[in-house]
Amino acid sequence: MARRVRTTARKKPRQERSQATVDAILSATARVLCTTGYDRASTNRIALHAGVSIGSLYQYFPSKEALVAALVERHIDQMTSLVKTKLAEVAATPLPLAVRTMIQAMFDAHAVDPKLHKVLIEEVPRVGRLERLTDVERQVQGLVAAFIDARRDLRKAPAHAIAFVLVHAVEAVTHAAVVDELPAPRAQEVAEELTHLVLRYLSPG
Amino acid sequence: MARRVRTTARKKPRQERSQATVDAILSATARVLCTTGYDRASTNRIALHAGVSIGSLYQYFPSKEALVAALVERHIDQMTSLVKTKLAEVAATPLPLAVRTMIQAMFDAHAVDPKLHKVLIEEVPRVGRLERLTDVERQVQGLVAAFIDARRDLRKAPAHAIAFVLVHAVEAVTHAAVVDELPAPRAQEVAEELTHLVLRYLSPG
DNA sequence: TGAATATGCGAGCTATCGCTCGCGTAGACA
DNA sequence: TGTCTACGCGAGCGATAGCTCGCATATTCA
Repeated sequence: MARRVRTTARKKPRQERSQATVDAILSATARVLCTTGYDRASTNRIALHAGVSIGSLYQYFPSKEALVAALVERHIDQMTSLVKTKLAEVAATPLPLAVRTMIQAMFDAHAVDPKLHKVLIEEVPRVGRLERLTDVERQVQGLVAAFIDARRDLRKAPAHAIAFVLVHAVEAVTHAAVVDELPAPRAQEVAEELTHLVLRYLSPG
Repeated sequence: MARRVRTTARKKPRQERSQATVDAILSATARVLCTTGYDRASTNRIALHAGVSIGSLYQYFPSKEALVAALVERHIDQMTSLVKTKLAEVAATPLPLAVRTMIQAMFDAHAVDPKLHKVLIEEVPRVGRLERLTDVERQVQGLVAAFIDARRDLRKAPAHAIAFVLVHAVEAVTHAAVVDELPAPRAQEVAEELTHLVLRYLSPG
C-alpha cells in the first residue's frame, strides 16, 4: 500500500473505445469515492465498478494519486468554468446585481456534484498533485482582488485582504449550505443573508 | 486493514504510569498525524513514536478510529473551552468589543495546534465517532443564535440564518488565515477586515 | 490477409495494514 | 516475602492495499 511513485500520465487513449474506458474509470472513481469514502476506495474496487480490469486502469493512470488528481481536475474545471464566466459577465454591472449573481453562481457550482465535492474537500490528502485543490482558491482570490481593484465604488482597504475574507467567507457558507443539505427555503434564506453580508461589507458608507 | 469494530474504551488507566502511557500515545498520534498525514499514520508507527509497544496501544484504545476520536475530543475541548468562556464574558459588552474579542478568540483557538487542526479537518474521514468534528459547529451555531436572539440592537432576520452565515464565515476565514500561515501583519489585516465584515452585517442601519 | 500496434485482462507479488494473544514484569497489598 | 493484578511487550496473523507483467484480443493499415 501507498507507494506513490509515478504521477505523470502513462498512455494516451488513441481509439474511441479507450476514451470510453478512461471515462468509465473516472466516473467509477467518483461514484466509489462518494459511496465508500477515500480510504475505502481501492483501485481494485474502482476498476470493478467501472467494469474494467485493474490492468486497464493502470494503463491510463500510473497511480491512485494520479487517478484521483485527474478526477479533481475534472471536477474543478466544471466548477470554476461556471464561476469564471459569470464573473466576467458581471464585471461591469451594478454591485448589488453582481454580488447576487456571483453568489448564485457559487451555489450552482457546488450543486454540480455536492457529494463528490464533499469527499474531495474533506478526505483527500493534499499531497503531491492533489494540492491543486488549494491552488484554485488562491486563483479565485486573485480574480476577485482584481475585480475589487477595478471598482472605485467600494470601501477602501487592501484589496488582497478584502478578497481573502470575501472568498473564504462566501466559499465556506456556500459549501456548508450544500454539504449540510439545507432544504430549499433555508438555503434561500442563507443565500440572501450572504448577499446582504457581502454588500454591507463592500459598501463605502 | 480497516475493520472498525470496537469504538468504546477498553481499559481505564489506574496507575500513574499508565496515564503517562496514554498521554504519550495521544501526543504521538498528534505528531504522526501532522508529519505523515492520516493514511500514513499507522497504529504501529504511532506506538513506535510514543515509545510504547503496539500491544500497549491497543490496551487503551480498541481501534484506530477510537484513538483518533480521543485525540479529536482532546483537541476540540482545548479549542471550544477557550471560545465558550470568551463568549460568556462578552455576552453583555457593547457589540463592537464583543465581536472583536470573539474573533480574536477564534484566532487564538486555531493557534493552539494549527497543523493538527489542519489534518483533522482536511483528512480525517467523518464516520463513526469521528462525526463529532461536525457536531461542534452545530453546537457553536446554537450558542451564537442564542446570543443574537438575546440582543435587540441587531438587524432583524432569522437568527438561525444569521448564525449559520456568521459562524461559517468567521470559522473559514480564521481557519484559512492560520492554515495558509499568513505572516503576522497580514493576519492582523484579515482579522480587522473580518471584524468589520461582521459588525457591518449585524448593525441594523 | 497479415503484420504492427493499441487495448484489455487478471492472477498474483510485495508491502503494509489493523489488531490479537500469550507471556514477562512492576507495583500494591497481605 | 508471597500473591494478585495492572501494565507492558512484540512476534505474527489474516486481510487488503497498490501495482506489475505476461499474455490475449481488437483495430488499423499495408
